[in-house]
Amino acid sequence: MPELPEVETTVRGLARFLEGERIERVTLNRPDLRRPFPPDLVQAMTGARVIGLGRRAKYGLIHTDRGRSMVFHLGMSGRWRIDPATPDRHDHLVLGTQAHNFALCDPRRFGSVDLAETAALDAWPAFAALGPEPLGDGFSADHLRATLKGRTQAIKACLLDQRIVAGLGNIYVCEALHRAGIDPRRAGGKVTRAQLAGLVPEIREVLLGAISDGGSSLRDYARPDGELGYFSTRFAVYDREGQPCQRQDGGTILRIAQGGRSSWYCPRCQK
DNA sequence: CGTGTGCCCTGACAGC
DNA sequence: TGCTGTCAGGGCACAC
Repeated sequence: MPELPEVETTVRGLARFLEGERIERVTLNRPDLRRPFPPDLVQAMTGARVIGLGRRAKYGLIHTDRGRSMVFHLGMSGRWRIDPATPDRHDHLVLGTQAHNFALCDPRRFGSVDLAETAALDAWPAFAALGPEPLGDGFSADHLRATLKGRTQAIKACLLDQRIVAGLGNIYVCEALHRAGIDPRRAGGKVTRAQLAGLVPEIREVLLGAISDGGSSLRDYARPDGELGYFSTRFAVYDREGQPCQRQDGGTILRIAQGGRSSWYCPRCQK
C-alpha cells in the first residue's frame, strides 16, 4: 500500500526506535529485492549510528554518522516489522540494534534498498528528477499549471508522474481528484486554473488526513511484533466501484482502466 | 521530448 | 478441495 502517508508513518515509527541507536547487526536473507542489495551494504551499516530518519517522495531515509544514508522503497507490498515474534519468509533484510530487530518484509519484492551519500541525496539518480513534495513549499497551483501546460496525458497519469509531484500513488490521486471535482480522464493541460487552485489544497488535506490516521495507529507499534506500513483509512472512491458517492447529489462510483491501472471516480461530481 | 505498453513478483480472492 | 484467472498501493525499460 505504501504511498507518501504510509512511508511517512513508517519513517516516524522507525525513528522512535532507531534514532540515536547503533546498528549492531545487518542480516541479508537473499541477495536482492527489485535489484541487488549494494555490495557494501552490510559493511556500511554494521556499527553505524543512526543520526536521523527522513522521507523523500515514497522513499524512506536512514541517515548514519558515516555520511551515508540507507534509502529504502517499500514497493507495493513492503513493510517494516519491529521485533517480529516469528520470522516471515519475506523478511529479506534485518537490522539489529542493542534492543530491537527491524525486519524489512516485502513479499512481492518490488521494493529496494540503496546507499547514498547523505550530503548529495538531492543529486542521487532516483531523486534528481523528482518533482516537489506535495506537502512542501514548492508545490502550488502555479507549479502545476506550468508543468501540465500542453499535456494531453490524462490528469490521473500526470499526478502519478513523480517528476510532476513526488509521492502520490493510485489511491491518493483518485481521492484528491474526487475531492477537487476533476474527471481523471481530463487532459492535464485542460484542467482549469480554478480546478488546479482547488486541487493543491485537496491533495495536501487528503495526505495530511492519512498521515494523521497513520499517526494514531502508531501507538500500536510500541508493542512487540509491531508492523509499520499499513493502516486503515476510509476512502471516498478508491476500491468503491458501484457504491454511492457520499457527496450531495453524488452518483455511483465507476471504475475505469487508465494506463493499465484502475481509477475510481464519481461521474456526477468530477468534470 | 511526450506518451503508451509491458514486465518484475507473490498473495488474495472470485468463480467454477 | 483444488484449480484458474484476475487484480493489487510502484517504477522502470523500451518503442514509437
